[in-house]
Amino acid sequence: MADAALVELAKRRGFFFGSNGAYGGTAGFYTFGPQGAALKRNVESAWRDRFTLQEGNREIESPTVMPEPVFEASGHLETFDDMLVECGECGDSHRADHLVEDATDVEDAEALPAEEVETLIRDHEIACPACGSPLAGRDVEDFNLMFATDIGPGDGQRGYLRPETAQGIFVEFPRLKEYARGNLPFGITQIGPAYRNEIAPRGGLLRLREFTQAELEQFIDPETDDPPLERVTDVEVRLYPAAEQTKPDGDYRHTTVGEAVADGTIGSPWVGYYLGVAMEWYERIGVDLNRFRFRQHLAGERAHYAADCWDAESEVDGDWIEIAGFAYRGDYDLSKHDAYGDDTFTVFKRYDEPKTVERATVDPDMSVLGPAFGGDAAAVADALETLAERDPEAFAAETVAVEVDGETHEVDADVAGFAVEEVTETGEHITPHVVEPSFGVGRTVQTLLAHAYETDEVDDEERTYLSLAPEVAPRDAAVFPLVTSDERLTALADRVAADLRAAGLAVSYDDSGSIGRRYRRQDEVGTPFCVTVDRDGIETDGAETVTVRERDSAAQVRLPVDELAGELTRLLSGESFEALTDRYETVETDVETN
RNA sequence: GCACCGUUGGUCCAGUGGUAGGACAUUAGCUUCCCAAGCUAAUAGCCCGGGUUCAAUUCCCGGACGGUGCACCA
Repeated sequence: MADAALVELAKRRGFFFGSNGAYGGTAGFYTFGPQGAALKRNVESAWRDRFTLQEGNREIESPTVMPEPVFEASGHLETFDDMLVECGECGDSHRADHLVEDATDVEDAEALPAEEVETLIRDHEIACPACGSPLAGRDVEDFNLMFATDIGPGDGQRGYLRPETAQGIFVEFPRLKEYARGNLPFGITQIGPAYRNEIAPRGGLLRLREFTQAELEQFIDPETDDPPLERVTDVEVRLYPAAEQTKPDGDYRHTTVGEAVADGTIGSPWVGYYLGVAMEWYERIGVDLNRFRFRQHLAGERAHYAADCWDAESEVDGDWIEIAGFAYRGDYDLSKHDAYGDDTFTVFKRYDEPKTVERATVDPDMSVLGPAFGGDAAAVADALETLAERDPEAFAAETVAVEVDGETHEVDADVAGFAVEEVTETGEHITPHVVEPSFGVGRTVQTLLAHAYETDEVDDEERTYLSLAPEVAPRDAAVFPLVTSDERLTALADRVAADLRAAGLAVSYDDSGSIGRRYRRQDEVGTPFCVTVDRDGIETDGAETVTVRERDSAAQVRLPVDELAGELTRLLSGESFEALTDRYETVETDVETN
């Protein structure tokens, strides 16, 4: 999956490596080294800037451990906790609990331990539904993709590590809506780790058991809230709709967000809006747009909560990998937590004008119904109430008839206490819908590295460099004294590095080895600018100067030390190096990059 | 989880039934005024457990980890 040369560089230079090597290693867990952690942090900062700050959203931080009932509500317990048995003959996997339930009178096989299910399979001679081979003796695998843990000592509460950061937002919705003062739409973001006990972690950072998500939960009123689509309407996107994927000669659609929403290719304007925002963001952090697309989920591929879903995918070593998902989750999550949890997961939506409605009500005289119907009295009262809402006219007669358990009961109309009341309603409680852009941070980092990895020749020597966007590069700049034999150079280089650090830049200092070697070290970790202190810079009549070298072109300009921090800051926030060469003296070098 | 292949300094590799060698990198010194230069020296390794053997890094078994394929992937 991951290019061998890149993996080697990542290990050697401190981007990422498999964790716990001293103890044999642990599959599915990676440690980010100094460079990788900085890169990842910068990606997270760029995401926070775009999806939290620029959108006016709010970020929270919730626990990674959550109690079991949360996941009963979210549906994760049911969809994660599958018992699978694999057929030894044809290799098909089947839900062991379903097989047992079908073949026996056991009703809730999922609740049984795997050993008992294995026993049941053997005792009832259950065969593979696909090929008919006996399944006796095959292991029943508990496919619980959530990490379980115990909260508290002894028989404390069972808990799970969250499989997505989203649940931490959903369960706190009753309070979060207060912070939004009850007004839709509003968005809550969270960046943090999520856990899935993957069966087979693979491909470096691509499928991990602990990974970092950056998620936005956008809460909207589906009837009235529209996204600010005009901001991204002209953003060009490469779409791979579901319909094209199923065609033998299916192709991409090159279009704009505005058009794709208008013609229905993208079903939800909100999803379309975030595809546009994401597109611009990916370009900003340095994803190669020729190796990027939005792919719509096929119907059978969608998560249990998703009504429509698009993935952002990047091409890494010839494979398309999912780096973000954009799901329209509807009211699935909030209505489930409303049903399972103690709090209310709705917001009160005020009408433009209060409505006065006539409502038919009943107030049955239970002292009459009780003796008359005995144990059925309460059910009769309920039936009367239902009837009043459905067919108020029925109460105009002398008696009304209601049906309870297939039996018809006659009730005197005046006993029912029927009345029509005028009620003023100022609004209603609605369950917001959720639009969820969900980003995999590690996969984004992997994509940036793969897309930034370049080789060329400098002075006929091959070099490897990472053409990372300055905003996300692990280091902002490196500072070198050209040689260490002159104390004036090392002293000034020390001072320059300290000044840049004081100005908030992440700076490496390196005085070891030849200047060329030091440039290459920085090239390999993607440092965009190298500052070199040379003798020409201090043996001047005027202000001290240093040279600044741009990574990809190896071009240099000479500029005054006093201007350095300001100019570098401008370069890091997006100004082109060419702008610098216009204003300052370029340094003639005979270095050529090819 | 299954199958096949692999695991030797930081990295990439060679090699051996008697505990190992190279390249690159790193560190120190010399040299060095702009792109992996040179010289000298140093640091540093046989994935883990069990078995066979006088002796295992080497052979056998198991495990862990990695790669590839299958399966899985809300």
